[in-house]
Amino acid sequence: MTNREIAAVFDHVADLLEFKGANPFRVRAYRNGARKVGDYPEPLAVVSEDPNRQLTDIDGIGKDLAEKIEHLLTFSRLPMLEELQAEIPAGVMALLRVPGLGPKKAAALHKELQIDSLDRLQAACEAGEVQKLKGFGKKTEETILKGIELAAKADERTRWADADAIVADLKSHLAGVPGVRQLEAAGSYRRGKETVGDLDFLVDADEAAPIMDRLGEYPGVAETIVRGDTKMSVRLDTGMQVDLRVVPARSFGAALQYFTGSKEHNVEVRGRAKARGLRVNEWGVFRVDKDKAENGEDGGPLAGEYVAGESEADVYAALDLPCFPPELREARQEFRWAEQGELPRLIELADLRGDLHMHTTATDGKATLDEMIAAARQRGYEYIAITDHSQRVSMARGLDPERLRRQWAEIDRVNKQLDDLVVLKGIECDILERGGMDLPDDVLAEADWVVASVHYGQQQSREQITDRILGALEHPCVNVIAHPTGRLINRREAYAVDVEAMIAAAAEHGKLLEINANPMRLDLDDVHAAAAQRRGVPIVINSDAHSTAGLDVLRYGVLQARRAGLTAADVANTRPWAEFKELLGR
DNA sequence: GCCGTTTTCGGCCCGACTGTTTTCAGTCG
Repeated sequence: MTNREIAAVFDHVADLLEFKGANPFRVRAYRNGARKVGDYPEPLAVVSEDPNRQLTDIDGIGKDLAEKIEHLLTFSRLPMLEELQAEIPAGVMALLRVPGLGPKKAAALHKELQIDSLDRLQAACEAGEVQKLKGFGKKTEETILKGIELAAKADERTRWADADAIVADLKSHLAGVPGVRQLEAAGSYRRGKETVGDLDFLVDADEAAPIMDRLGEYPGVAETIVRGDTKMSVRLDTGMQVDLRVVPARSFGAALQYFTGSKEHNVEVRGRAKARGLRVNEWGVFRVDKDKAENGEDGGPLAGEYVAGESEADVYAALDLPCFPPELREARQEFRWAEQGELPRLIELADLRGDLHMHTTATDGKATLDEMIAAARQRGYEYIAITDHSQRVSMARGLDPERLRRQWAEIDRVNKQLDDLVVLKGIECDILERGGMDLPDDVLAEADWVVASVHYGQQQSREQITDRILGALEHPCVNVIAHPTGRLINRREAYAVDVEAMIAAAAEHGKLLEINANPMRLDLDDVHAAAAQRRGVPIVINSDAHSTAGLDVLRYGVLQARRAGLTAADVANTRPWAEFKELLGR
């Protein structure tokens, strides 16, 4: 089993245990274990087989989880999960997707009314049976009925680029409300996560009502879910939830830190605060009054001496921590890096000097060669590669050797007239279904830059598709594998390719791997890109542009690279042309 | 279930809001 498959098993166990009302810390241990396993940069099978290493060396993996991992690696199943599944029908777990229904209420519905599907839940609500249960009422019944509709589509997360457009629109709608000093979008959006579940807006103001009223007037708002003194949540027509939180200036940094998350990062932050006799919440960092705490006096969220809170940097500094870039706040490596003084200086968009994957009207691009070159110059690039499709991609009118050589002759001609940009003669050459490249070796040998990729036979077995890609990596003319797993976010799963084997082969043969910056792809993802970096495989961040505007997606790829902890040195196309040229080996 | 120059047992982050309550449980983030 892959790390991700093992992580999915642990997550599933956590869901089921939570439903059963198990010790919440035990549930957390499974969730935490799932995350650590899913993020781990090497296959656990490798760790397991290495006599010098222990699975329990991994943070968050103890004796019990280590045994379960061993079992999964050997048998690809976990009896404990099967027992839990036998105990709790899948339809009952589906109830948890209804907003407002948690494990306790779902369990009560199952126990008292034998409800085991969303359909039966709807029928019970409509018959007025639910409101008769203890702890339920008429209002709850109505909320559930409304929530059942949402449950179906509640799973879909919004791609970051789409969320970014909504954020921009909302920000301009909320701009200019009197009394608003600062306004920031926090949450997973700010962490640059590839998909975003909901949006969290944070406002620095003394009065909450004006900004809340303004949010309520946003044309895309379908309903207000909650509205209190400092917090408001609305649902947009699209189903996306938007949370608004209003705090005073002295709390803005603390609230920004808190609402940026991730949850796991914050658990760590607060745990560290506690060890120092401090308490961190969205209102600030406070020194805990020991006497009062021991007497069981709570005192509310503002109790104790205010230590920090105006800026995020102040909050972290109060805990002797650096102000982590939001992209790193996932409780992965960042605290260890901070302790060792090795927090990476993450790559920025301005570090990129070239773009090595783009198309023209010769195949399925919308702009001509000249237009793409002009657009690249306008963006100040030092070098680009023109990489149209090869002949196998017939739908895109892929290039055969003759048409390709004509294009290259044209590039030669154009290059002579350019003194501020180098245009590489490239090709996005298909890796054929049966293995091997889509163009003869003598043609590939004439290229400056060969991008290899899979477009057909994506459903092949793990072994088959891995062999194809490893074959391409062994080919002396291939420089890089483009969109290495083929996933399309929310649309298509990755191929079954063994990513670890691909990374190992790239390392062995001195090849590169792409972060495709198309917001639908972002492929490699953050975890795989970190794994590649760890093996010393250089990454290239490419636009895969099919138009001049398409060149501007690089920023999404940079965000993904930052989440992977990549520095400019890890990304090949940050190098000046003179250095990059060396890497071509031609 | 994990973890330890506060502990090998007893901790494990913290608060807002709602509905059904008459002091709080459940849910959410």
